[in-house]
Amino acid sequence: MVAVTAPYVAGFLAFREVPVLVEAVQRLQQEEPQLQPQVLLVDGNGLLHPRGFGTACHLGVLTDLPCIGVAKNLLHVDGVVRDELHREQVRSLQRSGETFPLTDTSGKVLGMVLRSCNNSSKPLYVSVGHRVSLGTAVRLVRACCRFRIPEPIRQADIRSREYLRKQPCAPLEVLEAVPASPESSKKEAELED
DNA sequence: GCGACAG
DNA sequence: ATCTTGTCGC
Repeated sequence: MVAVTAPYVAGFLAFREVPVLVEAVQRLQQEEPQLQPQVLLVDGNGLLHPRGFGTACHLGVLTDLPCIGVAKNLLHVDGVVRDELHREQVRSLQRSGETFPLTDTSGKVLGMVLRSCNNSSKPLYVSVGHRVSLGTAVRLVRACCRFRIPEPIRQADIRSREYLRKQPCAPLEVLEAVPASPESSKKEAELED
């Protein structure tokens, strides 16, 4: 059982999810030494990030494992916007494996937009996390795609959701430990008046 | 000033 | 992310 308390805030995903991910990697290393990953596909971004250091970078540094950022949606980064030009470039990706780069205002490549399979026109946003080149990252992600979402991430999604389905409720003491949001505090105050 | 912005 | 009703295609 793990508990996540930090809220989701775009640009700060790592502060919410990395602690649990590090824990999972360490448990794998302790309990399954015969199954050591050579690279991690991270559900989120690496260098494609407002401060150039997304979840895949955090996890890579803390585990010293090669990490690849794989986002299903484009995070807002200065110089990288999903305007009409972006949508047009996405439409130009006709076949699985086709890509185009995402560049910041200075011309530096932050990541690649990848059409991961022929069936889906919605691309993936691949970026370097740690100890891997962008070219290798794109090739690996592409090679993992039976469907749009790379199989390791897809399986993690499916299996974690199945787990949550069987463990629907968090322990009461955990819920009580979570501070009330300003919004809910306001509602509670109104009720008590 | 407001909205947009990984999961 | 989550919820939800229906639809299209292999």
